[in-house]
Amino acid sequence: MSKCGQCIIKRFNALKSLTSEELEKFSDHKTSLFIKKGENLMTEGNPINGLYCIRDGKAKLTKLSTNGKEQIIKFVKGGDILGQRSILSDEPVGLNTTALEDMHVCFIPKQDILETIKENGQFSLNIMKIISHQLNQANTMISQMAQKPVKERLAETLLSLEEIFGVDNEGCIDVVLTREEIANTIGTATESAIRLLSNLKKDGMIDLINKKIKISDKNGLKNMSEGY
Amino acid sequence: MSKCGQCIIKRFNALKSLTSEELEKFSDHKTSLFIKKGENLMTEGNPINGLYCIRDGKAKLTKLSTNGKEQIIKFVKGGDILGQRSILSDEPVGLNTTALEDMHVCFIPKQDILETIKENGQFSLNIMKIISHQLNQANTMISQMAQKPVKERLAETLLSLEEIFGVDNEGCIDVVLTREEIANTIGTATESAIRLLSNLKKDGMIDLINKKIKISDKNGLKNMSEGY
DNA sequence: TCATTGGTATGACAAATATCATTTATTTTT
DNA sequence: AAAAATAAATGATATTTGTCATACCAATGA
Repeated sequence: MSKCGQCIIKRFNALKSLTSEELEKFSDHKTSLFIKKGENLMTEGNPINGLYCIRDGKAKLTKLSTNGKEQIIKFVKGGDILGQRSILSDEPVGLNTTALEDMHVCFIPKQDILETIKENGQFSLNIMKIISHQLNQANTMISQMAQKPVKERLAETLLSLEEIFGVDNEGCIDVVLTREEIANTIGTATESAIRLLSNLKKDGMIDLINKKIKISDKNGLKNMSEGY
Repeated sequence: MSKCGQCIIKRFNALKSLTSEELEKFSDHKTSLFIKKGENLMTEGNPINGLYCIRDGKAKLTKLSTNGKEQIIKFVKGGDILGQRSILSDEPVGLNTTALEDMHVCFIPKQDILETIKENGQFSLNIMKIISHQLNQANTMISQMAQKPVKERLAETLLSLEEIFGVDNEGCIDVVLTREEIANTIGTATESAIRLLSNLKKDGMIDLINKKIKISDKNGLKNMSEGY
């Protein structure tokens, strides 16, 4: 199995502050997982005993609301780490993680993480930074969900999807989502999401190419996301 | 000025894991503040150079959305600490903190906090736990805002206000909020909040006594918050 | 005491969004 | 290739929610 020390991914996340001894320890104890599209890596309410580091692939983090609808809270991709919140607060997993495409993931046992947090102040701070940043994003999202109409939330979401996943060589947002998933991200009915996407296309803001979306008028979308 | 070592408040929050030397340091460097009802303790977008520990009083944490409306994200009270997220992520303050009644607050400089985080692993972990827990709550709130209709969000909010602030000797939720503030919590128009409160009263779920709200049918509200 | 102000309440109406029904495309299976 | 299943699209309609207008009430200060 490959070594954490060699892994490119670690340069982009909290693991970059680890010493070579710590990386050695992680390498020795880690396990590798392959998650097929549609499968769950973590499930809401379950306990967790380690940290996941995504090597490649994309996933949605969701919550099941009391009425049975799925709400997408966040998207993740290669380089992101998962499970830190749950490990630290010693609470069950809060969100389902479902692969949007095949994923390669590494698992590092909780014990190693907690030890390292106690010993390596910089690593500890990096983890805190990640969670703090996520909290800030979540607060912003609360405000947007509560205050913005669906059309603005859709515009906002498309822009942020492009931020997260980038574009492919045709300029399309590099992720494939169903209309239902888009609806579940912005918190609306699937039909409403479909209608609004059609409108955006008619207005020349976006193009729909195969299963992907291409933003053709970023400024227009930005204005729309702010209510103009 | 009083000593942190003697302060009752610290027993209830992350500061409880501090050594007596650390408390001594905090005491020496801390300053006390008095915030009048309606005044801001922290303002969105501003930098922050320390941690606030609420001795007594209540506050709302809000965000101004692009359309100019205020969204209440969270309520805080005596014992809660503020500013940790911003200090740790080294980002500006994310939320306005506005006093709902007169407050006494202590301020501890950033430097002391960061030093202590590096030296005291348990304190560090406690802070992480707080932020992790807040992140989990925020994610839940995103889902509720996105998926639940206004009526259910109102029921939910009333229950959670009672959880946070408890009840006074008449059984009323022990905080005074305007209808506008309630509306800004659940993300609706003030008139809608007023109407729904009137309905709840008519249905015998709540009582409106002076400026306060008394929950008279907690089970009913709970069912309503879940869509039954 | 009266007048002013800010918060609360309510009706009438408009706009946004959800739901249901149906059709058309697309993908998957046989 | 045909059939079946799933996803996307669209119309008609119902429901929810927001907006505007107005009235009412209670606290505050001249």
